[in-house]
Amino acid sequence: MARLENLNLSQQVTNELGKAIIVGDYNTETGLPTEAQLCEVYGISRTAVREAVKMLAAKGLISSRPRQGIRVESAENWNLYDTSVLKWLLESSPSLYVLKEFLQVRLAIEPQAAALAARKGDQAAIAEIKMALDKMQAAAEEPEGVMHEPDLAFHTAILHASGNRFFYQLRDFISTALHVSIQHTTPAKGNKKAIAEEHFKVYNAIASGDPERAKNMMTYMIDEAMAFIEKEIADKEAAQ
Amino acid sequence: MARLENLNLSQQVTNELGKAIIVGDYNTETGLPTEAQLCEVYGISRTAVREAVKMLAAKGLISSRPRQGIRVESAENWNLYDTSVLKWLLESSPSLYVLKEFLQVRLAIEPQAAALAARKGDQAAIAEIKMALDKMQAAAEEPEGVMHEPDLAFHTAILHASGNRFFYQLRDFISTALHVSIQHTTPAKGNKKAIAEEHFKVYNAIASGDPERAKNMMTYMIDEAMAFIEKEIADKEAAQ
DNA sequence: AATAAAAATATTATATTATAAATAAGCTGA
DNA sequence: TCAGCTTATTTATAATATAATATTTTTATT
Repeated sequence: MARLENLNLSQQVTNELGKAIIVGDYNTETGLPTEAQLCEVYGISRTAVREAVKMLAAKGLISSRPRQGIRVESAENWNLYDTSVLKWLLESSPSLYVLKEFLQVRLAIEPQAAALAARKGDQAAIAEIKMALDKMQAAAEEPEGVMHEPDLAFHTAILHASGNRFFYQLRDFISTALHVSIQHTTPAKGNKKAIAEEHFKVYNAIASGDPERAKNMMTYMIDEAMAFIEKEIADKEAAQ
Repeated sequence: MARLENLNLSQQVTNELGKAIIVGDYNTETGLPTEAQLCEVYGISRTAVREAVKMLAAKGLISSRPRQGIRVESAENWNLYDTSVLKWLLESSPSLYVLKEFLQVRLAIEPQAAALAARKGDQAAIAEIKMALDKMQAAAEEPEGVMHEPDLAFHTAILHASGNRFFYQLRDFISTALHVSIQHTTPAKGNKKAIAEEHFKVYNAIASGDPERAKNMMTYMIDEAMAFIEKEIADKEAAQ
């Protein structure tokens, strides 16, 4: 077992089992070993095993009943918006297709969030967006500047400015999507300024209280990433 | 403690504590009683308490560390897309405003899902939509027909037909939103046919592979519900 | 022989108790 | 005043026992 620091036993086991389930080592047919067997495998007490089982159950991955053992739930019931589950999924599966699904969600959420932010006009929240934007622009000026982090902050700030808790709740989800996205879309050096410029346009629309334009600009931005991914998928499929 | 049937001890305690946290009985400042105290309060063993604590931690409501006790996490970190958390939230807070936030999410997700469903054109999935629609139309004909259930099935089927796991994952979330929504928008008897007709138009756009129209029709439908809610909110605020 | 009732069995659920680890808070000595 | 030590508190882990549940096997009855 990979001994991750800062995680207690049950969290480590939760990680191990969670990944194993998502990879498919355990599935709906096979189920999981009994608690007693898991104790032996990991060399730990039943207490720790049970706590891991409870955590995984709370994430929708498994369910357990007396005499029946531990059942793996159908993948349809997995709580994909749980960041752990999401992380396991990304680590296990070829990410191009997952990434496309991600972008579809972003395409749904973020333009609406931008529009709401523009309509709401919360100055403090908009200032947050501006701060992230400034950092992006600063990074774009320097040849070795890294835009990744302020980019995440920019999008998160917009979710926050939407004033909708459910949108803001998706920040980790979006961050993960962006993070993975960036691994696939290493932008050409000259592009950095163009990207910062696009982000500025979104900000500008929000700051000037223009919901429609904010929405359209955000849609445009994410659509570009989508086009990129679809091209990659097409290339990959052509290569086979 | 409300003895809910079909729930084991730790699940019952999870429910109790989850609700109490969301209502605000325990908050970030106060934290929770120690495990030992919770044992006394509920008259149960520490095992059951710990399992409940683990479940709530997995839902982002609390975190616990040795010597520190059990801390309530900031509301920003609560996993609102967890159906239990959502249920507790709805039970605790005046739902009109939450409902508006719900509808904003639906307005983001469902039109996109409808567009994807139209573009993908998975016949089996589209047949599912049709089935739900038929049941809605049948219910609309009868004076005492209930459209609630097929209505939920209709929207869920579209999420499924989108072919995007992340959209489909939101089915419980959307169902809850719809369920609460219906309590506020008891439609006039004559409206039932009109509602079924609108759903038919969405279906028709999807079945004929017209993403733009599917998106627009779905947006229109949800926007109507939004207008209704906003009017209710305005009335309520005017009455004060 | 077929079926229903009862018993045995395996597995999770809950409880109890003990020990370890972590950390906040207080204490001590320079 | 402060670094380092001590102590107390609380969760973390472990070990063990009993209860509840549901499957499987056996037995008894017709």
